[in-house]
Amino acid sequence: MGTNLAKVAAHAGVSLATASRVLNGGARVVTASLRARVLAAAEELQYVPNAQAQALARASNAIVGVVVHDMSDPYFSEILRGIQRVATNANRLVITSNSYRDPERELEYVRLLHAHRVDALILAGSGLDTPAYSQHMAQHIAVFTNTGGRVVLIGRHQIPGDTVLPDNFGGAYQLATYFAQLGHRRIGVITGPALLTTTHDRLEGFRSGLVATGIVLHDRDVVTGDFSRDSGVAATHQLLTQAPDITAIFAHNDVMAVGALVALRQRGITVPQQMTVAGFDDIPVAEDVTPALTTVRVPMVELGVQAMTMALSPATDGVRSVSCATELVIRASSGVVAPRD
Amino acid sequence: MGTNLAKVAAHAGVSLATASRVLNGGARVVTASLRARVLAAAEELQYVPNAQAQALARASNAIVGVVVHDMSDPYFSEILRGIQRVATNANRLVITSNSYRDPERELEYVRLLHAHRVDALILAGSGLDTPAYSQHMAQHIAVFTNTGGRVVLIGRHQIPGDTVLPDNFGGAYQLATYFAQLGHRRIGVITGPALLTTTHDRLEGFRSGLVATGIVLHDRDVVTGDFSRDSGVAATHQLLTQAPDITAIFAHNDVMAVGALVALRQRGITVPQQMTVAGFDDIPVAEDVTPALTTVRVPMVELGVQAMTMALSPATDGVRSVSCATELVIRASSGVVAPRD
DNA sequence: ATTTACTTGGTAAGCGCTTTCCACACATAT
DNA sequence: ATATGTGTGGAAAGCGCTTACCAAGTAAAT
Repeated sequence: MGTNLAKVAAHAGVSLATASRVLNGGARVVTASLRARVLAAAEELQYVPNAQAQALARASNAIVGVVVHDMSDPYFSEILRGIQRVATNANRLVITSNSYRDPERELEYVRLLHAHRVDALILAGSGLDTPAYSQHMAQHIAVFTNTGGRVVLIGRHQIPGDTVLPDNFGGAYQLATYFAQLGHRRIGVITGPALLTTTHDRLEGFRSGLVATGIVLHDRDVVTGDFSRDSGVAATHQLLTQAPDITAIFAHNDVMAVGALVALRQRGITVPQQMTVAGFDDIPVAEDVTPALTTVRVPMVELGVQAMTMALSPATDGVRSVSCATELVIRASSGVVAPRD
Repeated sequence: MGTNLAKVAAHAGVSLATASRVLNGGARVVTASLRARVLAAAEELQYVPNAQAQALARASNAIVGVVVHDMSDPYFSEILRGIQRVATNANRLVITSNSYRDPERELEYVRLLHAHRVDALILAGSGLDTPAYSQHMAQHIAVFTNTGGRVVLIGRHQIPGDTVLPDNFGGAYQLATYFAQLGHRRIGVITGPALLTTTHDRLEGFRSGLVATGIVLHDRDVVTGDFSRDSGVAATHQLLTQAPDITAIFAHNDVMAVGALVALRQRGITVPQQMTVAGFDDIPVAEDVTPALTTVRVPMVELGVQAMTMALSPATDGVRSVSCATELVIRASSGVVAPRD
């Protein structure tokens, strides 16, 4: 049924080798007349090469595998945009899979992608920080690397490999300084999932920033979310209940910050007059919500670009690491602390 | 370097065939002792099967290709979420690519995906409606289908194949009726790109709805956008300039509607008091912007689920088509027409 | 005219796997 | 005792392609 190279060759009256050389082998020269015959035959038979077979014969297949937490999440979809941009230019196909932060599933995908012999693997979305998981993953990664695979991590610390990571600590630190400067003393924090390195860094950066100005972050002012909008809503209500005297809220990502705005609106608390709110990432809608969200910009597209670029560059001896600066973006959702009633 | 089946077989002291049967062939039974030996060898050698080779030998490879306009766009990322959900359950890998609505690029990807012998192809995002393009694409699709490939289109009309499409016409019609009922007589429309079937359907549905209540849609009240937030902003300004007496705006998708809200805020026009705004799709943020957006809900995840389900089901004789109902969602951005000053 | 050196097309050996036969052993039936 | 069947392992033929390697033809050099 399917046309293959052999049929094209036969149709053109040349050998398999010649047909292959005309259609793919860039190196060898083929006489113009034969070349034309092959091209014509391929055209006529509507030949589409079998990339699987090519990959098998060559041992390299121009596919890069990417595992993200959830590509519907704007954070990851921006990263993917960066990855795709570079991939397209380099004529690489990208296989994307969502781990939904399930370690099992993530391992499964890495295995599957490895099975498909992707040239490189990009793991985005900080991984769980448990030793058991990290070790297991590191082991998988190792066998992949040993067979010539390239691996790039975005925002991971625990797994060896080339890394590109945003300065979560610094950004959170900056935000803390800014909050302190506005006069806030009691601040609520909505974190990401407990075991993520991202959560850890954003929390510690913020805490350090506060400490530097003599403010302590109380445990009861910190609640855990899961980076989703709904968890932002829930966490805000919880915060307002257990720590009613906070004057500002820092959500570990913009999506949850949007949830916080929703919750505050439900309670009739005005932003920024009665409550300051800030997020993290600077996703596209951050400036379109009301009030526009103060946040820490993470160059998400750039993260993806850097990662893909590293993934395509040949392996180096040591482990490379690229850091991407983050930047405080002040918008309407933050303001000086409200005078006590 | 890489461990392959041959090495595993040798290590276990069995033949290639036996090793293959233990690790993959579900049909044949292998004695427990041999089976154990093979499994142990595979484990020890950290064997990861080569999916390319398997696909070549079998002729089916558990990969589905998807071409969307831009997966950063919430509309498509929701569709992808639905696709992924089904794919994961069916143990299929998904290769996603962005066409950015460039016909050339789209054709290129279809070809590439075909080359990789994906089992099925899902084309999401309505295609350009030019005959030349449609014909070219249809031809590509045909050779893919002839070699056993499955094709599912989401929201396309011009290309033959199984289709799942949202009721764009009906939703827009409903919205028009609602607008008329609120008392709006002069309405501005921000459309999607001119040649898309989606744009056509949403525009005609809306127009029909208005006509049914005796309202005509003037050409100068219709401006073209490109589904992006910024084009929504620009189009709104243009609309306000060339048709200052409109009392409502219908943007062809929520993203542009958000842009409209931004533009109106810039001009100090209140929504919904001075201007009613509605979008289309009901993307997640629609209810989080201020005011919450009135829109027509498109079951995006469902679209993806249906498409993937069709893609995985065996081909049928004729062309199947699934229609997904859309639903008017009334929120705060729409209201009765403002009294004239 | 003969040797040397390129060109350029073809032959065939894989790439890593699946799967059809085949062969063998053992159990059951005659 | 032979004939028949049944389960199980192995040999080998591909799947569609790339790419050494070889052979022949042609051009350049002696």
